[in-house]
Amino acid sequence: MEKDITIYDIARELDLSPTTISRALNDHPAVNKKTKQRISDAAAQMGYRSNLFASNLRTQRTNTIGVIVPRLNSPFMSSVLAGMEKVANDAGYNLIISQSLETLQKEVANAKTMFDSRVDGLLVSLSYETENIDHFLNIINKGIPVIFYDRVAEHRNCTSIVIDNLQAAYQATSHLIEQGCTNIVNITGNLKRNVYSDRLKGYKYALIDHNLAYNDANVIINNLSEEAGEEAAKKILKMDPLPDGIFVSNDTCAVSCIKTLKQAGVSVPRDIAVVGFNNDAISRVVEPNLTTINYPGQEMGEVAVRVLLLQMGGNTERIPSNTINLRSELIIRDSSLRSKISTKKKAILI
Amino acid sequence: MEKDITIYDIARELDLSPTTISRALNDHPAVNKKTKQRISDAAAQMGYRSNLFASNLRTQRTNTIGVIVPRLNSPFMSSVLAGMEKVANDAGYNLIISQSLETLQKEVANAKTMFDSRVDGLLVSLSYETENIDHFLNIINKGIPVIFYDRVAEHRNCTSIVIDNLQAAYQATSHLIEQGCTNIVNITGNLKRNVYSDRLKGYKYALIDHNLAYNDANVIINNLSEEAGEEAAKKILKMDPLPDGIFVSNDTCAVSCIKTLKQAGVSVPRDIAVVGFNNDAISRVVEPNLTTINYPGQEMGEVAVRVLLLQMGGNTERIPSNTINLRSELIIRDSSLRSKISTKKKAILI
DNA sequence: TTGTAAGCGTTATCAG
DNA sequence: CTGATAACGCTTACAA
Repeated sequence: MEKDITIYDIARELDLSPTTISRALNDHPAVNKKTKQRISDAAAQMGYRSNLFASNLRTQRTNTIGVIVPRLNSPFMSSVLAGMEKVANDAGYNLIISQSLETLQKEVANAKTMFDSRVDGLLVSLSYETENIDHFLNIINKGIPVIFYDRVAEHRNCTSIVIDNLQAAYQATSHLIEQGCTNIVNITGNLKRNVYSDRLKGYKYALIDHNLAYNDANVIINNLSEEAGEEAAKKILKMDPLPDGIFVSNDTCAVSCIKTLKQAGVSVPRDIAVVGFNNDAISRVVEPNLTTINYPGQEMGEVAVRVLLLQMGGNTERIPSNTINLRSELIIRDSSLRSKISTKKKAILI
Repeated sequence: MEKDITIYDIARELDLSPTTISRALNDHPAVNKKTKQRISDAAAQMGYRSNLFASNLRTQRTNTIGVIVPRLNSPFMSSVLAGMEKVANDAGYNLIISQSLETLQKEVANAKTMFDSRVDGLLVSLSYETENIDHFLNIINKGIPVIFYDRVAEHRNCTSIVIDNLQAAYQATSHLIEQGCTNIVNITGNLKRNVYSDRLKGYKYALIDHNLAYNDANVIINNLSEEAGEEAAKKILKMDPLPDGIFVSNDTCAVSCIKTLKQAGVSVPRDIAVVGFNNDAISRVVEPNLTTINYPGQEMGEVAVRVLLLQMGGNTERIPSNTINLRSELIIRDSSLRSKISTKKKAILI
């Protein structure tokens, strides 16, 4: 644990000034090429490493991007993070990641940490509990770019990155209707969050546009976990009449729901057709394979960092729109194909 | 973007010295309780935030833990990270996370970044390509604690956190043998990594101990991805005779393997029994449900950080053992239960 | 219990 | 092209 080499040590060694060393190491144009070479050689040989803190202290920048995420261990979020890390790392930025675990309390603490860590920019996806974004205001008001992704909030100075959840849900629900479903349940998450309330809207509008009645009793709100899917399925099994379609706001919950229904002797999609959301790996494994919305997580992460980098670069030409919409699409698999099944069924019956 | 408040500003405001402000904010005992209160009130009211860089520069500590991970978007790794973040955050540490994407080149770059960021401790799981840990030596030699987890390397000064991969694989393979399998294929990852070579050993020893021949031709080495599972299955389908059991080193690969086998008309477990590794969510969804090894990812992350904190705390009483073994266990599900199936089968045939 | 002053390692400014 | 000097904001001997 010997002492660190500083630019002073190099300066002494080469009989130059620390200033020149600093400039050379930062590839400043006003330094002789030969001296530059000598300096970088000496630095390497002496095992010099730049002290980021001194540098940060001086420059007031940190080369660090903060990320606040509801949970690290979700397939969707880990894709997002993978995309973020890739772009950030390529641009020479570090990522500080923290999770709110869906609580406001932790989210507030995380925001404070990010503030104190003086991140150059912040990426946030809100927790279930969050009611407002007061805890981000000091960051935003300092002029530090804050971008919300997936679970977003409105703020004049903040870009949001989302997919068109309403549209996606509308499409999913319409698909079920086209498959002949007339009594569709919607399982979704906390309506405080845009993603879930928008999906509920999409579901509702699709019903109305197809002249089907919307009914509050057909909406189940839970935390979309595996366990929640099981409970939801049990609730559904008690409904009379049984619904003939279910639109679930994520794949984890949809899959456990399907499992429970099957165990109870309900056939998917014949008795009940199911559509999920996210296109997690699990959706291609469950039987029948799950019809779902492809949500490009990795891309969302990449875009989020790219836009953040622009804004951190003092790019004052505002991104034209305050909201960036990524494309999503319905992927139709067997869990919703009633026409196909019933045709087959008929064929067999004959 | 006004100027930041510093302790000097507070000092001026309250007509005290910066020293006292600093001490008060750090809850130093030698400060009058009343002054402490006054100071912390003033700080809050003035919107003061501590400058971590100045503090880090002075104290030579960063309150930051670095994590290098092969990929962020794997179910296992995201569980590990969730565990790490939880413990680190509770202890007041930030997590800087970067991924090697299984390449040596990125891992080396990541190590350098962590070094330059002066992390107080480092958690590493090695990439596929890594041959040695030279790129971590400057960190280790500086006395910064480095802990390897899951995919580990040997170093006198570094603790490793693992499960007993050999034992787990031995158990998995023995289970297949007990189910009547006599011709078992092992699909595993790059043998440079302990996790995969140990699992191969466990497989081999189990065969030998049960008087079954070990055969190189029965070992498939790939990157354990979804696609790799499909290819492996195709390779297996060409084997003559067909094997009657497969032990796969992760669930993702095992599941896609099962899917491909089923599509080809092979019955699992009747024709071929399958065991996976990790106990990812997917293993509870595939049909038949996948027998697998429960690998406690979240716990591994928590333990890793806890041990790191001890070591960073200058806890010189070395952790007695240099390797920490977490418990893992075989979870038996239908994908490997041949005896049960054949019984059922018989019953039906009667 | 409080204060003075030096220094952590950089970089920006100004001067040569 | 190179150098002297003064910050950046905090902590810590040492002094009072």
